[in-house]
Amino acid sequence: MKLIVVESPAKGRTIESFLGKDYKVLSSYGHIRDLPKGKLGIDVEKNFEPTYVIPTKARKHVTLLKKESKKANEVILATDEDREGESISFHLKEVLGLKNPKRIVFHEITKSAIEEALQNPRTINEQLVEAQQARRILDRLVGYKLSPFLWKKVARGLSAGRVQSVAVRLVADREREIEAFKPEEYWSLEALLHKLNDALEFSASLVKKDGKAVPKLGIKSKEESEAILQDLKGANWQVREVERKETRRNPLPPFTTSTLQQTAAQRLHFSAKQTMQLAQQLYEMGAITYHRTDSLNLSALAKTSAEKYLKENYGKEYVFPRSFKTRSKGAQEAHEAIRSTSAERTHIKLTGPQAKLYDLIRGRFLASQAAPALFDSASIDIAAASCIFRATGQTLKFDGFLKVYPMKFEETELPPLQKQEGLILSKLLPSQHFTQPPARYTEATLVKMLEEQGIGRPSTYAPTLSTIQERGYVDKDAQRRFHLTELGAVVTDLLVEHFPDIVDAKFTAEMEENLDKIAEGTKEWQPMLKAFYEPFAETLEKKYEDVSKETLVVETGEKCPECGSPLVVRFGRFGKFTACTNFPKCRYTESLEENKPQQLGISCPRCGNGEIVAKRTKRGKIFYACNRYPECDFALWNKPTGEKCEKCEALLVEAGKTKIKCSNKECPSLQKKGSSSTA
DNA sequence: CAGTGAGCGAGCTTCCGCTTGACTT
Repeated sequence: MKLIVVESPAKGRTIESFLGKDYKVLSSYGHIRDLPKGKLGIDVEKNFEPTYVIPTKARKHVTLLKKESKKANEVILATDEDREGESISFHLKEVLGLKNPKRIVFHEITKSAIEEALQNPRTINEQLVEAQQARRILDRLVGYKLSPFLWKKVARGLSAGRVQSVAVRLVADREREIEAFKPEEYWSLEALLHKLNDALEFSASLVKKDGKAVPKLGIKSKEESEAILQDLKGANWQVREVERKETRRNPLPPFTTSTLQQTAAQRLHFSAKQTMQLAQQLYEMGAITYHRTDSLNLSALAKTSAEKYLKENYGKEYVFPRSFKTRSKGAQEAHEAIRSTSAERTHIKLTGPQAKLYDLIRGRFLASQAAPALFDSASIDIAAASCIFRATGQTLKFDGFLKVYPMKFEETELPPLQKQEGLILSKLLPSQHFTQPPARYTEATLVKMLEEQGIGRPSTYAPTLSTIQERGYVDKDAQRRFHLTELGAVVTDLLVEHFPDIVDAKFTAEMEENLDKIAEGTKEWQPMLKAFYEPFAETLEKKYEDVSKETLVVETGEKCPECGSPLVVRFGRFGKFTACTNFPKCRYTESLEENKPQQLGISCPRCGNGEIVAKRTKRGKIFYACNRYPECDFALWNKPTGEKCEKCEALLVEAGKTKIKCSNKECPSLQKKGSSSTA
């Protein structure tokens, strides 16, 4: 028996189905060894020697792998073809005590690709393993050295890292751009026109004045706009230029993790986490290819199946085979792009959300091999006095890929127009506009930005978004846009001021360059780490001394009502609060207005004297409690409606968006339904 | 399911990237 080890069990099952009884395929479930969680695990004095442990989660997989590898007469390591995959193979070799394991790689999961890979085994690439190790150690050093600094200087439980700190910084920078933004006034001018004996009105907008182009912000005030209107009084309107041509719109490439997360957010309002969970389910069913990828490659088999499907269902004019080059920085391309495993729609029963995501993935895959959409476009220049107006029209001529992957576009029809033709003006429409501040990041746009900058990997985009929210650095509003919190601002300012290099996208870019050199063999990993760590450790030591918690204190100009000493705003574990400078003699504090518990106007059912207020836990979760705490400890998770249960008199609370239930768990009204569950 | 800061000191928090379950609410 020959044992093949891959990273993912779903992949293992597929491969096993291609091979005969001689082969057994097992999965490592990702990395099997890592630095210990509870301590640094790196001897910085001894050439950065790492200590590796088998995490508890990996233990049972390792046990099985050990058992089966002993039985096997050959072990073949088939982990992904990238830094991390090579490292997994290396650790498998070490842990399983393999002498000369065969190492194979393939980019697509087809019978022929696997057979070919088995014919061409190689050995483990030690340099690639070293590059991974350098990456791992660097991230550990940054994360496990900077986080404790934040615990000391700001608040316990905080974290910093090469990826998450840059993500927060992007939000912080945007927040400042928005704060600093000053809207600018500008005007546009539109003309509604029609032909002499034709009621069809069309609009044209001002593009030139006195032979010069009018840019977007070219008209700055109402006065300027009115001067143009004056100029146009009684003018003759005449067609000056007619340009008609066919334009094409090409389909987008198939999905990668990043573009799938972005598109599912835009079209389906899924969070990155939801998208990945659904994609995982589809992957395990065999409905789609692997969902953590930065590759745009499609297997030859996949391409021909898409071509065949398009031809048979829509006709040969809908077929347009293409390949796509991966543009993203630092892409490792161990997998294919994300696509449906079949061009035909799957027969597997899918849940609503699964089906929506699946249809999106399949549509985009088919579209990538489909013909461009064709439009009849027209651009008409119209002269009036010293102005040129332009009307543009577009009508769909051939839908092409839009058949399988609909996209929004505007259609505007223009009447047939001839050069020199005179036109009649129905109306001039000047309108005032203001420039808009840059848009806040959403999950989708932040992931896009991270990918463009080469920060993070497909497997970490969604977890990174969760981390920066869990730490309380950023918040999401009702439109799912990110806002920087006070804490996020304080931590980012601190890091940017004292560790500017590390919270910069360039840090990752440089790291990647160095890792590539290590992988090529033109650089050694220990000197690379030393070059980073020595100055870093020195700075860190200095900053522990220099940076005082007091730098975060802000004067208020007010006096303490109890002892008359000045009051200051401090930054504590739970955000900002006002405190007396005479501490610890005077312990006077007050909450800032923005943090004050919000009253709901409902009296406390337990003590009768208190009022119910909305509060936040340490983790930031909202709950509803009596304002006389700690004398009265009445509290609820769900928001009370203010009404009382008919049967037991307890408060009714909201349960989900529209449902209402009784807050008393023993209330008879709940007993029938059994325990209520939330989706 | 709060009540923040100082300092004492024990014991704790934390990274990124690879992969899926296994807990209850």
